[in-house]
Amino acid sequence: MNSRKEVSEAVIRRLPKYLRCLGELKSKKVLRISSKELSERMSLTASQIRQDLSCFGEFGQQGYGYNIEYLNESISKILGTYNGFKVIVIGAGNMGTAITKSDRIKNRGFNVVGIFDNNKDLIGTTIGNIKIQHIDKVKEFIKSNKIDIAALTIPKEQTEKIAEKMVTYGIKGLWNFSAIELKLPEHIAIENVHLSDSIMVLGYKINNE
Amino acid sequence: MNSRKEVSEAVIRRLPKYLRCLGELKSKKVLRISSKELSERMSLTASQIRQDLSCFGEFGQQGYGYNIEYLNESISKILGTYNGFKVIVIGAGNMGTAITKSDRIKNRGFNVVGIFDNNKDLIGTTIGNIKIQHIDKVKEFIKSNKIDIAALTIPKEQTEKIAEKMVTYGIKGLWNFSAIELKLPEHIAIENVHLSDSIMVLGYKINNE
DNA sequence: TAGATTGTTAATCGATTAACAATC
DNA sequence: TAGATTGTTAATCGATTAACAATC
Repeated sequence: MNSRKEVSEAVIRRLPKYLRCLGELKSKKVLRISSKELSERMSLTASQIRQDLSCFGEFGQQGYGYNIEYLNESISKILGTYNGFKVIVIGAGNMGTAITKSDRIKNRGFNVVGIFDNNKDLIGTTIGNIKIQHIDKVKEFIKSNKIDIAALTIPKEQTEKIAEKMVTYGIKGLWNFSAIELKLPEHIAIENVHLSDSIMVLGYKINNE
Repeated sequence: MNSRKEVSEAVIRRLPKYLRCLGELKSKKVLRISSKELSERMSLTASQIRQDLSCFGEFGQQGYGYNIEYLNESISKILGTYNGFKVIVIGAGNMGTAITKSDRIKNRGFNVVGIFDNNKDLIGTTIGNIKIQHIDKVKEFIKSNKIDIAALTIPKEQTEKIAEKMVTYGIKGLWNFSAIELKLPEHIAIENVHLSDSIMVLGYKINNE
């Protein structure tokens, strides 16, 4: 959509945080906010907020600030929450189940519409109201349902191979929960959630702060 | 331990990635590697690797490179994987279960030794071989078992209150899975895993790359 | 209109990259 | 010893912060 100058990763990763803050304000029926006020709530600088937002357009008004409803909508759009992205989960373990059941993810507009596993005992059982299907069915399912995203919650040994298959089946983005770096064609979006990396960073922080 | 100059967050977050790469090399029985080779494997610059490592000490040798075993050990230490950190999980849902069962996390030296919930139906049942206890027991448990880390996998409405309690009970670090920013005393280490933020970043990438 | 606050340009700060003397 | 490669200092690049004219 907006491909002005290439927005930095740091800016992108702040957008969901803005969204959370704006959501709170909205629920408190606050109508407008200045970059200054917002910066205090979020422990950022006002300058950074204005700079960040200006990557995507002009959302404020001099002398007034930002309309919360409008800014919330705008950032939501940028993050694709109105795209109706369809998600499948590969791997019906605890992580796959957690994602499938997550209201939070659903509320942000990412809809889990299929779950796949290779364990025959699980096939046909349901998570939420979604039936677990055999992984052999995934190719057909992706094509006929125009799936956008695959969440990979499978053992790391299998992840690379499955990821490559997903690409050939036409998936646009991979949400990877295995502790490996996927090397895939440029046009495939990848987002990693490396829990073991995360807890080690916590370990570092405990020792050093 | 090593509190030289204050190492930047970016450097810290690369450490687990180094560790993963070194682990692979180790399993391939490779004994040594130069920053150049390592940089190619990891899609970084050799300069950055040397700069990163130099924040923590001198691990290499001119003309030789880095001993993989030694570097692996050194980074592991920096990340606290030898500290025998004890972890409790608050919330025995799917996320809590996933963490508890994770071999990866255990292999990195973070030991889940207790799980707590407020759902009476769950009390006494086990995950792995750990009994779920009522949350009323958590204070006593933390003190008598010298727990370091609490993983918070509970609904976001309850997270702030529980987090504050954890602090008073003497927890050193919080691994927070709720989509809120915790404001706690400086000396408490916090690491957030915001899955909904993560999938929105993926949504952005799909639209823009 | 006067005050407030934006979007943007310029200045600063920090992180990454390049270069190289030290040394294994 | 000669070649390789480190750790570190200097240069560059990018991100954050400050300043301010534009304008609601």
